Amino acid sequence: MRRTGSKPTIYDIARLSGASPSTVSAALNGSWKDRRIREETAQRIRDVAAAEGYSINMQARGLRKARSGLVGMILPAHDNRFFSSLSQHFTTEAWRRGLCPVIVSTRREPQEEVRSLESLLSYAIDSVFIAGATDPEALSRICHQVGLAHVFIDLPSMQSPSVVSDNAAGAAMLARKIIETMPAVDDPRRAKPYLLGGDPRLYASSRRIAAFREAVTEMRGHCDDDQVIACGYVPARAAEEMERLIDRIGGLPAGLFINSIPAFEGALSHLVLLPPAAFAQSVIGCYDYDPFGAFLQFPVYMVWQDSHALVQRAFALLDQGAKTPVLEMIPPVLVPPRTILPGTLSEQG
Amino acid sequence: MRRTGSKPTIYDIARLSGASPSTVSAALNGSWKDRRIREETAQRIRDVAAAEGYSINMQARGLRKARSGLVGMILPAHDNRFFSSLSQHFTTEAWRRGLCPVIVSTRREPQEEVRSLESLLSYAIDSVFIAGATDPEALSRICHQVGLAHVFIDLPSMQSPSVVSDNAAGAAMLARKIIETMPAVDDPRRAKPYLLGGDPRLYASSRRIAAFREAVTEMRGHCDDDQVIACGYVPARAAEEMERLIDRIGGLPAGLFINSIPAFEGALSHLVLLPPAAFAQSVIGCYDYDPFGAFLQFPVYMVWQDSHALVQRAFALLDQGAKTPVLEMIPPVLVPPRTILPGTLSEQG
DNA sequence: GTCAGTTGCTCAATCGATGTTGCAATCCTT
DNA sequence: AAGGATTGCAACATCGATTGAGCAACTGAC
Repeated sequence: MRRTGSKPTIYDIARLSGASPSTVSAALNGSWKDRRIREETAQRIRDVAAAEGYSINMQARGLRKARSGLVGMILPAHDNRFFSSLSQHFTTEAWRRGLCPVIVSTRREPQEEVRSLESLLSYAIDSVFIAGATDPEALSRICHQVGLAHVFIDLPSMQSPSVVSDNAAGAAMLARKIIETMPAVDDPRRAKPYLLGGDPRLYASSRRIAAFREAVTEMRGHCDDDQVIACGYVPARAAEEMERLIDRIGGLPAGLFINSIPAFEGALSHLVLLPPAAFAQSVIGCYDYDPFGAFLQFPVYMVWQDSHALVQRAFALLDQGAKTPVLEMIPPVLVPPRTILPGTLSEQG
Repeated sequence: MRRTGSKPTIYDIARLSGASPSTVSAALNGSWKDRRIREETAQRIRDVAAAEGYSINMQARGLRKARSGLVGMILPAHDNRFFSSLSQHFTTEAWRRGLCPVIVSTRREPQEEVRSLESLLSYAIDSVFIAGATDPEALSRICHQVGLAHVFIDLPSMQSPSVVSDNAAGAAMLARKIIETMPAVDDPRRAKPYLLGGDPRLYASSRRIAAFREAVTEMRGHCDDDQVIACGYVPARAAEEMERLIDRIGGLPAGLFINSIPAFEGALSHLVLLPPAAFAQSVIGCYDYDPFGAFLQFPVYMVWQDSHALVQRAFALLDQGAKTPVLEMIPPVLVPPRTILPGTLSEQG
């Protein structure tokens, strides 16, 4: 008799159905046909299992089969519209394939990324999606060493299959739009567009920054170094730099390209202090979309990254068994101010 | 010799260090002192393990010990500021305790909730946090049956330890503030406050709706049934109902209490169509906080739920080994319009 | 010198599921 | 009717870590 309060095993089912554990296993995991178990026997076993509330022990199966049914995702943060949208799609897609999603966030700490990956390896994950990695090559190396199927999302690795949104194209669109729309301002310090936020050491930021510089140079003749304030992804830092910039140039610049939602949130905490009139002489754009962000007091151009497509393509790459480094680009979308982009709202509450 | 591309086991380390597998196990899992292994032996084994890049197989350990080191969280959605904030804190807190967080989202489908829980049980999770459950009692029953430690967050179960934010207090604050601040409007249809969104069958919504009704009755004498439009959590539904309401009463109501961020996102997709002047005769409040939401074209009162405290208290309840139903309340905070609440921005980008 | 007690380790069973091998019983085939 | 093929199932080793039991070797006591 099995202990109360603990789940029945195939041995319990075997005893109760008068079959052997291996027959029970076959009946329950679908391999009974190959193993020449009679239909009626299999059915009898399934009935007993259902009656007893049997459910498989994935640890035991995983140990035996060296596959866990777990699929990992590593990302910098959950509390971010872009990444939480990725994890939403990832979860849905994983369950659809009968896999159990395990998501860990690493706060953009390279050490935490490695620790998390090693933790996931301890659980024998079958594959891993690495989104927004700070140190992609280190993670890529580990995956190759242990032969783990993996895909990078958003921030690519040179050594591995990767799916990213087309940062250069998106940033170019946004920068051009800002520069075209920018009002003429007398003060030369404020007359030029500025970029705030992002980490130039990271792929995505560096592409966006380069595209910004290019667009500025092309449309305005040249781009000064002080126009790029790549102060990272921490909202508090962005707030400081926003304040410093406003102090330095005597108000809001005519054009402001904000690199990512967290930087925007940070900047916002300073922008809220300004009188509404301050925004009249300024065009703001943000690389990343937020439905509320699109509807602030002042108009904001936003760039939407197709997180659904990113996840889909990443799964597709894994399904194909891609191991060689490929870089897939997903085009982003420029969203005009005060626009609700269909399909970007929370799926549910 | 072990297969290349696969991780070394304690048997490999045993062979290489000239000790037995059981000694290796003891040396590596910390039990070597109890098992009277010499310090030097343990150290030698640890050195070999480090050199070989050994890391434990949690499936094997979990199978033997009947504990997995996994801790589950079930929530309706990732792409929601409140829930993604919960999962962020949950992840941090789980790792801090040496546990691996497994988060699944269920799209508010009772069947998916049960399926997810059973899936997690297959992986032998040690405990589970259930946030925003649609059918708490069904999940509670399963947990009790299999003896799984669990805590409900946000939506409580009558049968289990639960931590919720004080919905009644928060909704009362918000409703009162809206009613106090509401402008006088001639049209009687628009002169009263309305509540939009939420599912009256769910605990949180029902408490908020009750508190809204009470506040309205207390301050305005009575509350009509048409003032409560509990149309659920799907943005699209909220958008429809927003439009219908505006059509029905000839414009925005003087006071609008929006129940939850997804409903607000939905409503927003209709509000964006209105001219700015439409908001002059209206006060809007939302139960849930979003930094961008706080800074829209029009002023919005918001209610912030302390997701960090919710997670902390939930872990504390589990640590205490709480099994009997207790209901802990965490007070929410009323946030005035155009306010950045410290500590609510993304932790990181 | 003998015996009890301690130290330091190894042996072997175990967790639950899988899958290869093997073994009766039945079914054809000629 | 004898031999081989097929059917239907059970036995057993296995995955990797844990842990109770056990066994030498050494220590100290008398």
